[in-house]
Amino acid sequence: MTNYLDQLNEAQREAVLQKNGAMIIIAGAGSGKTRVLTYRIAHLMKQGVDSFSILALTFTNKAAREMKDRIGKMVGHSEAKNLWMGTFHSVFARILRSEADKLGFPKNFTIYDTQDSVRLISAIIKEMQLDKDRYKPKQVLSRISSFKNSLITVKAYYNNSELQETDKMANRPRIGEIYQQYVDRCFKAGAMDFDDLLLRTNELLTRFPDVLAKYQDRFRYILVDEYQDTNHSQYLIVRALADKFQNICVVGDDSQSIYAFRGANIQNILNFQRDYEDVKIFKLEQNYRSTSNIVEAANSVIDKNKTKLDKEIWTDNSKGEKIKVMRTLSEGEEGRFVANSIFENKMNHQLKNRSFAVLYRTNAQSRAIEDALRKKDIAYRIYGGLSFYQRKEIKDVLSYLRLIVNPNDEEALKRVINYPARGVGQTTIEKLSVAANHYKKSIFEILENIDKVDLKINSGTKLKLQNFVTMIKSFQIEAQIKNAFEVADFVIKQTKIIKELEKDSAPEAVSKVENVQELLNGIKDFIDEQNEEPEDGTERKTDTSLAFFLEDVALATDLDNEKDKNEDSVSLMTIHLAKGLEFEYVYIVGLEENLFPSAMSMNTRSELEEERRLFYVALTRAEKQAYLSYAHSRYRWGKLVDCEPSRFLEEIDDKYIDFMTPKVSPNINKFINEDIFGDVPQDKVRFKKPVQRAIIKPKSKQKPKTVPKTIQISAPKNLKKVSNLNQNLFDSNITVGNVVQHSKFGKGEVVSLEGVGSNKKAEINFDSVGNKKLLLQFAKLKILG
DNA sequence: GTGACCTCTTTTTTT
DNA sequence: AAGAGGTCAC
Repeated sequence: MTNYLDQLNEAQREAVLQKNGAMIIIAGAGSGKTRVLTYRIAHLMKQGVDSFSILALTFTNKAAREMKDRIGKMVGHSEAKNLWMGTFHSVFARILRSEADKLGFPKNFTIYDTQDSVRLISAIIKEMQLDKDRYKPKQVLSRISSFKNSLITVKAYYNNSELQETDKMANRPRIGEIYQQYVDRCFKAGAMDFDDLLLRTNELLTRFPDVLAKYQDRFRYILVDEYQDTNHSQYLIVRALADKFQNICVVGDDSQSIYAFRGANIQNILNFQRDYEDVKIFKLEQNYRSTSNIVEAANSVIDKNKTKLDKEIWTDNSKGEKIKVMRTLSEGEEGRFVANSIFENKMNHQLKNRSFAVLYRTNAQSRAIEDALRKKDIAYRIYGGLSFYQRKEIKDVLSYLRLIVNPNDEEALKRVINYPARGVGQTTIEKLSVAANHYKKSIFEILENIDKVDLKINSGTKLKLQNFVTMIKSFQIEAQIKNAFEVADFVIKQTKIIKELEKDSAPEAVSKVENVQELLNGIKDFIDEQNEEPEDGTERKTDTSLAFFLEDVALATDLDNEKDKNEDSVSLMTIHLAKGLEFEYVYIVGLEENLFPSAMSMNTRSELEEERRLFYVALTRAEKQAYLSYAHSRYRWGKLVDCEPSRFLEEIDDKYIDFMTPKVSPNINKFINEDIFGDVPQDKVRFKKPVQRAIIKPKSKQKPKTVPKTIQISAPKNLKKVSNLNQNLFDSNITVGNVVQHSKFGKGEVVSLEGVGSNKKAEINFDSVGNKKLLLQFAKLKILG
């Protein structure tokens, strides 16, 4: 590929050729941004820049992997492997591990996920005997998270009377104490949460000038993708690292900034030119992705935003079809519309399932779509939602593994100290926790010295605790000689977790056992991947340790768990997750006030503008055709709620839109006409507010509590995702009698099938291991015949 | 200390 | 609608 520069338009080529200095690439949707980044890095390497000295920070690990792969094809994989490429979180987790001792952390520190953090904060709130209705753990965490992302340490918090005043006004005067406790407990546990990975990196680079110098010297060329979604903490890391050579290239699109809720600061991209000297600006304004109808419609929407950089997105592509808007009576009907339309388009245009995506604002909306697709026998895959690794049975096993790597990991310990039940109850755990706080030790350290401290724990319980410690220590010894898979297998057998799960006669329990099996398979795969990496003679340490696996799990995103490339299914995901992706046909569902834009985001202009950018992102995912739909009523919180069309529908210039006439049965039509709209023609009526009928809402929730803006805490973290159904691949192609290939068990024949959707299981008679029941969504099966 | 049952809350988006 | 947490009896 020597002529790669010829494959670029002028603006793209200039951006690739600009070697040194600070530069910003404003890359409109579909403007070939990834290509520019890829070629730019490859070009740097061709000009002799050492691959070890290039750092590229991406938004997902998947993006990093793909880019690395493409660069590898241009300059050779062995060279491409040396590139530092990944998300902020994974790159700096790696660096923090090697420098951890400087910060007083163990090398094998644990990474707490959101659930761990919430549990810890709940525990602290309880211990402090605070009212948990006033101090809602998720809100408290969200507040602490925003402190961390703005680099406000506990000390800085106490030096900032304004922040304290804010919390006092919000009736939460003791936030500071909780924050302090939380930081202390994480430290004692040898744990960092997601925000710490960035905050502690900043600490490392500020407190240790020699460390900063080392990494400044190493990373001579820095590239940051999706710069519009960086938070202050990330911004400072980049600035510190780039300070010496100032070879910094940031890429982004302010119109696609959609992560303010987790601290992203759009000012980072808006102000980039002020941060560095002599900043070169490149604008990629030609859209190669979408029809001109879609591009112009999207432009007409985003024009309503006030804060944005000056740019003009245009395209040479043909006009294409207008955007189709569909109104339905219920979410069920909306789902059927989507499924039918996909079915028709597949037939009419000879398309694969993978040409379609259904995008929604909230994960809970997937349910109705799934039902409809399943009825039409259209294969789909859900991205996001409750991930595999967050399921209880999986987290329990992982907690044992975490304890092996880091026995001070308090959240892991509390999960499994009495699971499977071994007679250690809440009172005992509380006693231990009190002692741990008192002696400033971890619970595990207290357990190790249980004879030396007087805890008023009776001797029977004491014995049980000692046995637990002995067991964990024996696991640690195993871990020194065995690989991660063998250790996990050993742990599961020793703890009898499978037996415990089998005791439960509930139907879901069966899949739990299989999930644990599948986790084991996953670990096996992980090790295999690690081992096969140095295929071309590159020297690379094969780190198959548990710690490495656990880090991978903690930082994996939902898009990262990529299944078969050739998988042919319709993609279902939130709009957030869809950023950066493209599909020929895109269905954006649930365009209703209070849903999209979200009820939580209509209080301020900036929140509303972010929702609008989200809508812009959604629209610009479509290559050929976009469908928008909304329903008149929808179940929320188990109750039927009336809806009105989203304001965003009005914001698209009419000339880009085609209103579809709903195909509904006569009696439903009658209902629509008489009950809601009278006799007004349908297309004139679309934005008329529905007659106010008795809207059923719990009284206390009539409106989101209007907290004064100053004390607003950013959106609460979402811990409990609704459906644990239908997570991954739903494969409807397999039938009884098929011969299939499994990655672990080899060849086998399908004996029987049961269940539907994500619970669909196949009993397979394998040549190697005999009969096994596998969940289709996890078993990677190839149909051989 | 355990387990069955009941009540309450939850839905914005994610590394 | 469903999961988490609390309460109560054993």
